[in-house]
Amino acid sequence: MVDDDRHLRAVTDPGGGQADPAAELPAVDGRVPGRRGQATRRKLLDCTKEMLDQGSYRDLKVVDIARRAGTSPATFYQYFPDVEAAVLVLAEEVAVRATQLTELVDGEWKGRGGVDTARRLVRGFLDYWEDNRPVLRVVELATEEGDLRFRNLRVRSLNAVTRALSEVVGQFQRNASVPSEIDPMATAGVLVAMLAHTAAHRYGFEFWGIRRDALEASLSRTVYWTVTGQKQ
Amino acid sequence: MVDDDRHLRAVTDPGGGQADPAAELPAVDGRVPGRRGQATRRKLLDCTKEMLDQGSYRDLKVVDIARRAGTSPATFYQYFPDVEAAVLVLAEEVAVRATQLTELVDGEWKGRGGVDTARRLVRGFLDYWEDNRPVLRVVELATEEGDLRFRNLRVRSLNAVTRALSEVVGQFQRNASVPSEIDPMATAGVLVAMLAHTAAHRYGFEFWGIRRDALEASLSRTVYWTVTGQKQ
Amino acid sequence: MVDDDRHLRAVTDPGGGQADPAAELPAVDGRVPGRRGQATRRKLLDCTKEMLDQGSYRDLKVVDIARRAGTSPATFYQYFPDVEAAVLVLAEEVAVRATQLTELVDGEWKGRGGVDTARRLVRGFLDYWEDNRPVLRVVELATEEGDLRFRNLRVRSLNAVTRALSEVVGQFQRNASVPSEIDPMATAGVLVAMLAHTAAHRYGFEFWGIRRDALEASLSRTVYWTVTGQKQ
Amino acid sequence: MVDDDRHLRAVTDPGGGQADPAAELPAVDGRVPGRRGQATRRKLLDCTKEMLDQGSYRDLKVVDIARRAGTSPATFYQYFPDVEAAVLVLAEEVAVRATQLTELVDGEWKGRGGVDTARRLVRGFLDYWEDNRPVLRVVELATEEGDLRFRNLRVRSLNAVTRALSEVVGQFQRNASVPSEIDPMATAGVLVAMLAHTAAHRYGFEFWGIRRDALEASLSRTVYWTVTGQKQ
DNA sequence: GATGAATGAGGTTTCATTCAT
DNA sequence: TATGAATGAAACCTCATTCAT
Repeated sequence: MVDDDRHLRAVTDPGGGQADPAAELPAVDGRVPGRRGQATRRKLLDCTKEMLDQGSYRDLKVVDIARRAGTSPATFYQYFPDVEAAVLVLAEEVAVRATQLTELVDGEWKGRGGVDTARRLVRGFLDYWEDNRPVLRVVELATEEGDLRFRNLRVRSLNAVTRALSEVVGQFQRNASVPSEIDPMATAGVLVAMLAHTAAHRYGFEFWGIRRDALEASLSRTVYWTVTGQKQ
Repeated sequence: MVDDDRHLRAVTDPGGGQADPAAELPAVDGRVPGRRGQATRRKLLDCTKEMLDQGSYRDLKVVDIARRAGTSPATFYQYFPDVEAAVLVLAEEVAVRATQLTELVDGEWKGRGGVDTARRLVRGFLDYWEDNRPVLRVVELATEEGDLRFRNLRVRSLNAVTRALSEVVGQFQRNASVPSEIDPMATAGVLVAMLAHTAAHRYGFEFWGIRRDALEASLSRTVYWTVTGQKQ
Repeated sequence: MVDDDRHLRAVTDPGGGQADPAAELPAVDGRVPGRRGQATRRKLLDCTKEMLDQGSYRDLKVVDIARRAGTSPATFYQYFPDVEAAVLVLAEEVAVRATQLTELVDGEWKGRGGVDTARRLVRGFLDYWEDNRPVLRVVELATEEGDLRFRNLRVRSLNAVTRALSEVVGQFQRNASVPSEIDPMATAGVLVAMLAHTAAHRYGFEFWGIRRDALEASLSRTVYWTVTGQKQ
Repeated sequence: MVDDDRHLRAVTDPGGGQADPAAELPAVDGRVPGRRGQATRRKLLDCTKEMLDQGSYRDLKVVDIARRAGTSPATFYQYFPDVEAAVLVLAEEVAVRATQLTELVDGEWKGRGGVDTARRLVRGFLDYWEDNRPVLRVVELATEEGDLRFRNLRVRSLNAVTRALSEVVGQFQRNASVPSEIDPMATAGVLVAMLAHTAAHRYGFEFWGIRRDALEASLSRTVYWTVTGQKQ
């Protein structure tokens, strides 16, 4: 199996949080902030992310974000109506990156190469989650809590990979490797669920003393076989 | 495949919510409540669960629980130090039931029977989640938020199934059906993750128009093969 | 002219603010407060009225009312959703008393007695306003600001006197003392407006050095003649 | 009765809002603004008036005025120390116009012409109020709230008409038409009160379904008789 | 002259929590 | 056992106001 890290970098690089392509967003009062304003906005977003990394979402207060960013709550409210809004922006950014996971599915799935492709997909997924853990945690959370904005975001962001994977399953189905009574989309969805959950709940595996290598191996094996219907 | 519902009943029966096995617990002031007190306590727990079912955990307030239970906040505090404590009790109850999932693993995995066993496991899992969704949602949530009490509870409750499944994988490994380099526990953990996540995020599949049947089929196939290493 | 004060007492006695007949009103959470709660509620209302007496309505803050009442803002919110609500209750009380102004119209309007009746009405009006000035001021204010609840209250409370007066005008119209082309209700409304405004803006007359006696005389003369169409 | 509109025009013409006679006033920093500055100042005033027309005075914020005027709060503060100051300027303008109401009193009050004069006065009053309602509303309001600057303004602006009217009453008193024990100023004040209140609280009459015609008729009749002491 | 941006200050609200009954 | 009432404490949120550009 070839360990090609370049792919992963491209996919998971958070871009440093500085060069923000979505900078032209309006503030709360409707006006588009200028240079300085954008910087402040970004700073607030970054601090939000940092705090998400440390404490719980439930306990994330405007005051704290503002304090950490070296400003006042009033300033925060100039850019976001509430904490949720700020987090939603972060989630949006993370969701955009998720779309790129799709590229990892666009490899060779037949023969020995398939095993590598599966492994790359698994790694990409785990890395992606690792890199965006704090934000993704909130997305899961809010989704579970029934917040539709987050739920939609989540569905949207995982939709692309799932469909791509489903596509591949479909090919192997036409190929007769995968039984015809199987629903490709259901299968793809199940695999993505597996990857997402495993990525999100690493601590469980740590509890059992399972290392990342073993995890990757198990995930890859299941992904590969489930997609192709073939023993590696 | 035999549709044996008795198994499911045994596993998912919530116990009616009335006959509380953990009834003899002391109240906050240290004394063991009498008959009437126990009823109040139970009522509060039930109402907590109901509210969990409807609103979000974040918005669950002592006042609301008390009001719904027809008592006052002060009464609540006679039995629980805070909302979390009450939820923890509920979670404990749910965790106890989870242990029974293990029984579903104790079937025949070889030959055609294995497919049925896999399917029963999948069903049992989905049903279990369905029946305890509100509480499980909070468990996931709090776990994600880093709450160790919930995390331990969660690990503990899924530990049994995972170990049982790992056991089976080990058998097939000795059997040479599953490659020796695979870590059985990692594999079992991954499968449980898949089941848990799929069960928890049903809305995603609904979004794609996937029915429970198809979902079960896909899950079963992957479980069966990953465990046994054999095409069905 | 007979100076019968008993009538006025009956009409304008604020009842001491303690024996509240409308005591069974629910608090914000829907429950009806008990003895102690009612007392607190009343205390808050009374303090609200006092503060209204001193400062401006615009600057009336929950904190201040609470402080003056010797409680905390939180307590205030247990009884009223906001300052306006409390004031509205006071206004309601004042409005109820206004209905009794009507009795003053039920006198003899013909002949010399009419002059006395007019004078009694004028006095009753001025006294009523004097006794309830702070609250009435807010009613006028809020009404002007377009607040419909206050406006309705105002209309409702002055409706009775106006109609009663209109009735009397109508009698003199049938009598041919008042020209037939005159609209009795319009006339009554105009007179009430005159009384209300004069009562409300006493400072203007003070500025001109006009004493209450002279004011009463002028008002009475206009009321008497406008109603009866006859020189006194 | 002659419907002479020219009189009304003269009285109620708001001056177009552009040709500001009080233009040479200094800004907050003490310097006299130039052409462009004056325009900004005027724009702010006009917007203030517009907002007064729509929302309540209580809710009038610097930010809102500035936004509506297409400028920033900072700019507002270059011309006015606070919202009240701007409103005071507007009130001043309205007060100036009020002085002209006096002209309406300078008509023939004897004989049949008196009825027309009364009617013209009434009309002028109602029109004046209608044209300046938003500002006058605030004047009443602030006056009621005890704001002395507004109160003085109000007294000052109605002082002229009242004195003029009092003058006329005095004439009829010397004439023996009006009883000698009547205080002419009190009488005039009461009439002005009646006119002001009626004009300000039109909604009350609308509630009773009374049309402007009937209103004018009733007011005129009362004014005429109270002033002259004679049946029309 | 104009204004983007920042923020101190202050009132509002909400709850968890306690206590006397 | 149960609970009416009260409240400290902590966020929230909004503005008037300022200042550097």
